[in-house]
Amino acid sequence: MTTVSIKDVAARAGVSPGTVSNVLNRPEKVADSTRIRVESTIRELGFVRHGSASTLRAGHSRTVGLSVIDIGNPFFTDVAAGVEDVASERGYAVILGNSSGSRMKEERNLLVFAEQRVRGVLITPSDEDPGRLDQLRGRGICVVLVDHPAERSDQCAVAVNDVTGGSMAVAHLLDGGAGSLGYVTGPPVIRQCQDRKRGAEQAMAAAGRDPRELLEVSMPAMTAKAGQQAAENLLAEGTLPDALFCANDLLALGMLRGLLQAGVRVPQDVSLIGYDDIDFASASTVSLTSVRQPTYQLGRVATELLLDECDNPGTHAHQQIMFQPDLVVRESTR
Amino acid sequence: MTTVSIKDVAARAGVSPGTVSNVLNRPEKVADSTRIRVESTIRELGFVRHGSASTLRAGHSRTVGLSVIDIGNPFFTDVAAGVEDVASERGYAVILGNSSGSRMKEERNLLVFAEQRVRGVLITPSDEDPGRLDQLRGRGICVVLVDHPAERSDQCAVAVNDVTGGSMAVAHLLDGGAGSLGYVTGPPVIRQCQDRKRGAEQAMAAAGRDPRELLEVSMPAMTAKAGQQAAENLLAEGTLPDALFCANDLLALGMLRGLLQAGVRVPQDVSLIGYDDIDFASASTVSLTSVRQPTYQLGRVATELLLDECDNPGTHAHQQIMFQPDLVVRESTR
DNA sequence: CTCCGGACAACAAACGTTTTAATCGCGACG
DNA sequence: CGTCGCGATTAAAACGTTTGTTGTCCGGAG
Repeated sequence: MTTVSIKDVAARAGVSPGTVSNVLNRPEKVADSTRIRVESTIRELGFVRHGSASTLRAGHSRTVGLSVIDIGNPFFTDVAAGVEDVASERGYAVILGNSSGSRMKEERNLLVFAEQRVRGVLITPSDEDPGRLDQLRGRGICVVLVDHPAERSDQCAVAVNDVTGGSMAVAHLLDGGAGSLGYVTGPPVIRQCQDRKRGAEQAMAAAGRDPRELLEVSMPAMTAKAGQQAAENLLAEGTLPDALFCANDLLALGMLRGLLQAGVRVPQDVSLIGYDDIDFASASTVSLTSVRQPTYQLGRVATELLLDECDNPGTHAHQQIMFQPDLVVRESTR
Repeated sequence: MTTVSIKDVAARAGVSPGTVSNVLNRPEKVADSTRIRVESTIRELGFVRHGSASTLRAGHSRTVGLSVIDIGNPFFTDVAAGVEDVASERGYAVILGNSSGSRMKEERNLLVFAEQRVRGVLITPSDEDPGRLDQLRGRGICVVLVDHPAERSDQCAVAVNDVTGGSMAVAHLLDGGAGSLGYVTGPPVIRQCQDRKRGAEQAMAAAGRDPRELLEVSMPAMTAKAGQQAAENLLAEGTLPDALFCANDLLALGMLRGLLQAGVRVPQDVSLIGYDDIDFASASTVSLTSVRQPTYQLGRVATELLLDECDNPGTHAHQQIMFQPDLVVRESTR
């Protein structure tokens, strides 16, 4: 019940509290003999450092915050895996915040991060509002954008070129002889959705087609459920195009389910392409053509940049890294 | 850069720091007029409470730790969603720890929780060692087991009956006329794997079959990749049974992919059943028969129990809740 | 024998909050 | 008119670390 503090350890080991602290934080400062004695006392008493006290006094913690749009999306769990691996290699813990695409939840998560005085924040912003992030920076919290290009040059960001990706997807559909084209997407405030659309339009223009022919179907969420709903809507309206580009794989998988249930054949009747190449894309009823991103790397690199910025604020050079996506062709497209 | 503290707010609002603290924590104790004045000063100065200082002084934080076995498994993201919803309703933040099935990582996560002085811990233990948990309790940290039955009556636990589930699965396979049966599972230390196996054996016995006929294929992980590997192993050995029960859906989806790639037809050549009924189970190549669990509820209820125990340590009555699973029949079984 | 420097360790002052006990006004009551 | 009671506020003492400063002890150089 009574928690054992650094003082108890000090008393038991016959040293001062400061020395115990040194053993914990700068072991090289203390003589081997005392260090060993203190370390064994720590184990004996089962002491664990009070992180809050430490944070309070030191002025910063050993945690970083990670805010993602949808932790239910395997894309983000892969990113999170990369983040966690690097963070724990360097002795940091990760506090995960899921915004579920809601701006309010995102803000609440950022508030929690600020209260916890995290060392830095990794965020895939759910909309375009740099204000909140500047506010964090004003508090001395480093921020790195994940899966989002930098808005300015005084910040780090790691992204994948979504315009290229969208362009690859639609070029592939056009190669397959698609006549009418549809783009199934999430909320327009999500940058990824916009960029992939822009890429899609560029590919149409490049093929001599009018970009305005692209039928846009916008759903409130980017989940499998929403994708299935989109299928039902298209079928009910009778506006189903020859080929569909979905803004992520979850939408595509839901769309696939919806189409097959209605007896629409993929790819014979409709070509379908997703985005992210999540694990399940290759396991679906009709395996899904998709645009692959270096997801795990995204998390790793972003975290490396963040911790470099935290640990060497003087010498740190901000970087904007842009990866390129890959097209993975499978059964769902002609 | 310079962070604004409760003192700055107090000075600006012309009150004492204690009053600001009261506005924050027990607004009813302070007169309306001053409360409003302080609140507006807080907004004006952009003050955010220093969580560490607060935790240090108050002796406990407003966070709970959640330790899961594999955050890449949709089963656990669903659980986490339930946890997060309840926690944030009650003003708690969730620190997520992913053990990846590694005991070492689990221990490191629990250490982080202890250092952060979380109010409580929700854990799906990756093996059977109550020792570590008692250690946490000894530190005044409440612990609730998630997806794991209680070992003793002085603790809360929320689980789903895995013996019943395993039994349902195998009974269904036997109903379908299965001759030889296989059980594809993860590391034997995982309780869920053991219990589902026990259920499977009971179902065989109940059908007048010798439980020892059940071919056990144990993989080091419960992922799609491991499932595919298991398929390759079975095919290479030429020991493929009539029907396969996989300990979770990820294994089953990987197995499905491996079988189809080798030209084995499901369910004509082999019946396949998974466990968890994750979203993707119904979207796979051959939609997957599975055993459904009330996943999101699991997270919700566990968190409610935990927070009840934290907030009313006196009156709290420990509960062991056991949900029942459901069989969901789809295309992958005869 | 003194003096100097290096290596360790002790001391004490923070860090920003919460909380208990004490204080202050002020109207009501005897 | 003194005092009591009550609500609202303040003052001050923690909470467990970290860290810059001060101190002590030692061996070796002068």
